[in-house]
Amino acid sequence: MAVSVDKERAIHKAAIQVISEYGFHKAKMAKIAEVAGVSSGSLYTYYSDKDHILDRIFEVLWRQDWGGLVPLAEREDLSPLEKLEAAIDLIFDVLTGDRHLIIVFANEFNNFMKNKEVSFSRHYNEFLGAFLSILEDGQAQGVLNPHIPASVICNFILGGIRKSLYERVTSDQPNDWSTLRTHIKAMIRRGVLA
Amino acid sequence: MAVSVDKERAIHKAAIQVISEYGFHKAKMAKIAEVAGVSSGSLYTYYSDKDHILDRIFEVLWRQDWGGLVPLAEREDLSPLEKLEAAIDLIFDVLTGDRHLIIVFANEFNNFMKNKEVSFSRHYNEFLGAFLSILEDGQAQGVLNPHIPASVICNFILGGIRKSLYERVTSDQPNDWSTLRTHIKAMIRRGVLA
Amino acid sequence: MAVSVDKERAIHKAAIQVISEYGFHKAKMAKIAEVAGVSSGSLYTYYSDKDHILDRIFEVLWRQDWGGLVPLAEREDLSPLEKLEAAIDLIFDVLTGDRHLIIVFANEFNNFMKNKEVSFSRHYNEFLGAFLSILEDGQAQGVLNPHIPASVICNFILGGIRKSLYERVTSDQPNDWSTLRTHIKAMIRRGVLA
Amino acid sequence: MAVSVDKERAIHKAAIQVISEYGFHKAKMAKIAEVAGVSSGSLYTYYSDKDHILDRIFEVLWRQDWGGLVPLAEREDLSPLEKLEAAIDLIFDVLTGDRHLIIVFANEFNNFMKNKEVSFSRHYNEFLGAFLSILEDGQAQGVLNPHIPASVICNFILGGIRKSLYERVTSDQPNDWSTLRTHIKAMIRRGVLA
DNA sequence: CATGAATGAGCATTCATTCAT
DNA sequence: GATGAATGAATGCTCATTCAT
Repeated sequence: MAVSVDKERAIHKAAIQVISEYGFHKAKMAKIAEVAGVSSGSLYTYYSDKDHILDRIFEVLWRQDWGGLVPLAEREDLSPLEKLEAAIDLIFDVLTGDRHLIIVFANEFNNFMKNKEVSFSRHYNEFLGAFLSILEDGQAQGVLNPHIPASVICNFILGGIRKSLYERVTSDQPNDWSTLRTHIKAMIRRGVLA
Repeated sequence: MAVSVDKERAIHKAAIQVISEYGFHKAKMAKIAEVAGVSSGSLYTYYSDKDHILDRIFEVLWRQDWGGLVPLAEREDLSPLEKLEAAIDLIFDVLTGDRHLIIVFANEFNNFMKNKEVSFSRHYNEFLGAFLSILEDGQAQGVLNPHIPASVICNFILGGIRKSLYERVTSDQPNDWSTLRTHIKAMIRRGVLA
Repeated sequence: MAVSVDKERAIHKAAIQVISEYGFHKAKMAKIAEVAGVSSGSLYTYYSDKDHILDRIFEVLWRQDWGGLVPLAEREDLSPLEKLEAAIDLIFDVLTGDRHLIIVFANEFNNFMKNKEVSFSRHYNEFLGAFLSILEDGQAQGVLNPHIPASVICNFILGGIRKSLYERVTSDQPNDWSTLRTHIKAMIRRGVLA
Repeated sequence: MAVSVDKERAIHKAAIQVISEYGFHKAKMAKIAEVAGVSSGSLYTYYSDKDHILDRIFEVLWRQDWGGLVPLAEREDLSPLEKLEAAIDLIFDVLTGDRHLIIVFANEFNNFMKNKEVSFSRHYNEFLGAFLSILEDGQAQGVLNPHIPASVICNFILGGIRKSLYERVTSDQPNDWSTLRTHIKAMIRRGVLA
């Protein structure tokens, strides 16, 4: 029997859940295995080590889930503003689909990238490049503020969204993602002034 | 001899540096002690355990460094917009004074708050309360957009600033905090549209 | 289909090779299976466990390969000196036929015998008994030094040959077994004096 | 307090004992610690890992215990035969002083040298070089058989002694090392013929 | 109080063995 | 019988914490 895609997915999903709950370093391999419904030894059939599990989580995120930003940025039938809105939608759609993923992304991503080879650097950089190109196009076409560097805009937007989702998902309030998304888009476009 | 305030400060400072470099869980007590110039046993004269060190870092941050937001929010001689700007300045002033602190705050704070009793909850909540009251005042006075919940605005601003500072400090570009601050204030006020 | 003798032999041969390369404890069952061209599960069709594989290697060695010493020792048409020479030839012929076997025998045999039931004890003891009887006959007939216990002579000869073969096979020099055998026989008979 | 030489010795001694009993791979660190009367963590204060313990055992053996062969070989007041006899005495004196060491040396040395960096290669090679120079001097002076390569003589002698000691120490007979030594010297000089 | 060697609980990882297919 | 994915017991090693000096 070939390796089971189901089992690989079960581990992937279980790891996101367990890591979101305990944090990466306190997440025990045995617990991930238990939640995934496999033996701890089986983790190593699908992943070389603990780091590899988290690496794969982010690789799927950046390559598969958010990889769509690259073709989006290249579309010629959309205006920069439409692309920016679509980019925000893409970020929201992916993260709001899995509350555990929001937590893992918010808490572990920066630390994990540090001092380490990761498999998804290319996809991560392509994502940022696509986002920046959208912003720069908007500035070139006069619809976005040209006085603020695109990278500054990018970081502020991404950081704002990340924390907004994280605080919402870890709070007790109902997750009305649709309304939150509307509010955030409004802030991004027009700021907080009345 | 009484416990040495100098030694306590040396540990505090060393811990911020070491944790910023390795992340909390990979930061070894022995390394913190080495950087602080004390023995590892001495750490336990000033701190009960490893968690306590990080707890203190955040306690100082929220109570001492950012505690100033509470009286600021209560001042009657400033308009809500002036207070908002002053709040942003406060956040910037504290974090840009220590590049290691930016990294520790960005990478460890959320994880550390989770599933744990922390000594600074009151100060943390007071800070948020003060920030929210400024925003709500602004909305009541018609200078801030009243359609977006103040908590949403708050999270977005804090998250945006946090990531902006983190990305800047971990990049190779020179840390021109003043210009970055100007750009961020502009985005917060008027958004990204031209 | 009955169990395949070919497969059993392939595993036997592969095990000798893999164990000679890595040592018994670092030789992985999966590696033995790979070299043998069978699945790791198939190893257990022919052997009950890992120990059993090595047990069989030595069992074949002592029973089948070196079992010939027993009838040799009983022959009445040969003098003790002729039998001793024939015994040395037997040891050489078996080991020099498989360089991997030399290494396995030299490195693993003693350890494997310890604290363990082995299937080849009888053959091992019969071999030693035969060797001793040859030596004792030689002493009784006045052709071998009667002042040294036969067991001491036996151990010295066997140890000397074993190390000589091992060092030769693990060195880079060409394995001129014939010349080595001549030298060793000379040393055994007359010692090292000129 | 500085690291304890006593503790280091206790671990060294305990390791020889435990490894002689179980073999290196089945010797558990916890067991070595227990026998040494220290915690398992303390092993790592004195040794970097399990391999290091065995490496040190052999390093002491070749450098400290058997290092004396090098100056011995260079002495000008002794004949080659006297040096050869002294060399045999040196080997005997060291090994017969610790029955566990005989077993560790006989069972683990070859395997340990394989595919590995060891700290004692220089001392090991110097020992062999000294032994060979003694033999070659003897051949040049006409007291040792010049037709057998010194390396062949060396291996045979060392292998013969090693196995003789091993079999004696693992048997139930009393360890009359003095008599065994006499017998072995006789065999080495004059062979087994009457 | 200061030190740093000693401790030992905790955990990632390995790999011989099993068994469903 | 053959396969190789799954299993889980076993263990080397780490490092926060303690405490004798």
